[in-house]
Amino acid sequence: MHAVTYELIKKDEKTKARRGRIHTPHGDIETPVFMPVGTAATVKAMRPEEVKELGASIILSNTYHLYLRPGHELVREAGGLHKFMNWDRAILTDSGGFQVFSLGDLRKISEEGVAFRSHIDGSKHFFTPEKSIEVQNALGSDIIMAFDECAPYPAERDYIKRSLERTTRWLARCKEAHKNTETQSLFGIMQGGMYQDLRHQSAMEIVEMDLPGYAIGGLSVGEPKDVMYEVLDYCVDYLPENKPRYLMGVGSPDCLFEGVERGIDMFDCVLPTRIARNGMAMTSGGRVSIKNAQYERDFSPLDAECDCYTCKNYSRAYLRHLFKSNEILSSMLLTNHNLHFLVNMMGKIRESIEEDRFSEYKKSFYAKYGRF
RNA sequence: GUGGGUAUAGUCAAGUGGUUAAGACACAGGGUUGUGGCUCCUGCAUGCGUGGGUUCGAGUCCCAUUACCCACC
Repeated sequence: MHAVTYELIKKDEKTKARRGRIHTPHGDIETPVFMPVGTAATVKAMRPEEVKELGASIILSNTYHLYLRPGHELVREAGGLHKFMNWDRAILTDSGGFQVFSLGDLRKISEEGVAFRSHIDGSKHFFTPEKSIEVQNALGSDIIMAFDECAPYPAERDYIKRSLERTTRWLARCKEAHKNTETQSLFGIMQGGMYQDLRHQSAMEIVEMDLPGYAIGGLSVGEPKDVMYEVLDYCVDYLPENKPRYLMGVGSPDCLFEGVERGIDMFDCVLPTRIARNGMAMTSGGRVSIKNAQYERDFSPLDAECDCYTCKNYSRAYLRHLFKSNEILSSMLLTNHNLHFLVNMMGKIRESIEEDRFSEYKKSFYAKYGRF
């Protein structure tokens, strides 16, 4: 028995959308779900209690960052990541695979692993699948991710093929290295770029390893949205129905709807938290750049339809003032709102699937939200 | 009143007779998708207190004038 298991509750009649539940040692996760990102053992600008209050049942944290600082041994000493950061719900840790991609010229990939330089102090490090799992075992997150290579876009078919096959070999090593199977579950990651046959190949190879969950990686790396949707269409079909499906790094409202429609259960993204710190809000009427001069004397709430703490208590004019003044509270209030917006939206999506009106809900959402 | 100094964008300012007047902040707009991000990109002075003059050419030199600052009476 895996530490993390998936329960399929209901399938949408018209689309591939589905309503499910993931059981973890730190509580159940109703799916489809959006996971806020807390890279350095903190969802930036938020207290854990707030993240809980707005309804998040799982957050994502990062192996690469915690390994570099404060160090996974220190987190282990602290009693694990949950205790260290005072978060008693589920945690998923990314493997550091994405940093292999985003660190760009600071790294070198080989069969054994990845040599890279710390973005903090420039020191040299070497990550292998075994190392990534060792770190994630020390952190104690409920879901740990395989160490993969997130290939760039665009990329030659030949490169993608060799990369995906290496990612598969790395996955086998991850599975072998993973010891805490009673408390932590390892998810595999599909690669294959924008090539259908390679996606199929990748899926066949990783599904065979019978892991408790599967992620689709290598998307949202700069390709046009319609390309991503097209790839997503067939990717989901290659994954087993009785396991959660996780689309990595996707989090704009439209992408969430499109992902759910194609059968995705889990999403994570820095978008809501990052843009919040840069003065951008997601609202039911579309994106609102709170720094725009038009809100200088706008004393109405950010989103009249929102019942989050920020919208219940503060005006656009005040939020603009906070942002222009570089006040810490600006990041706090906008992050709170954006996370609430997405978590709440996912709740409505789940409800709509239960009531067989997902397509209708999507349509009405798009009508109001407009351009993304 | 006398002597000296300073006036360049909303602010602080570079500029030593030669293309198109640095830069910073502010302001305005845009970006951000498994976080190297309180960040990045773009725009923003046909003009140098005002009026004359010298010169092929003046923010730069000369004269006058106004405002402000400092010292002395």
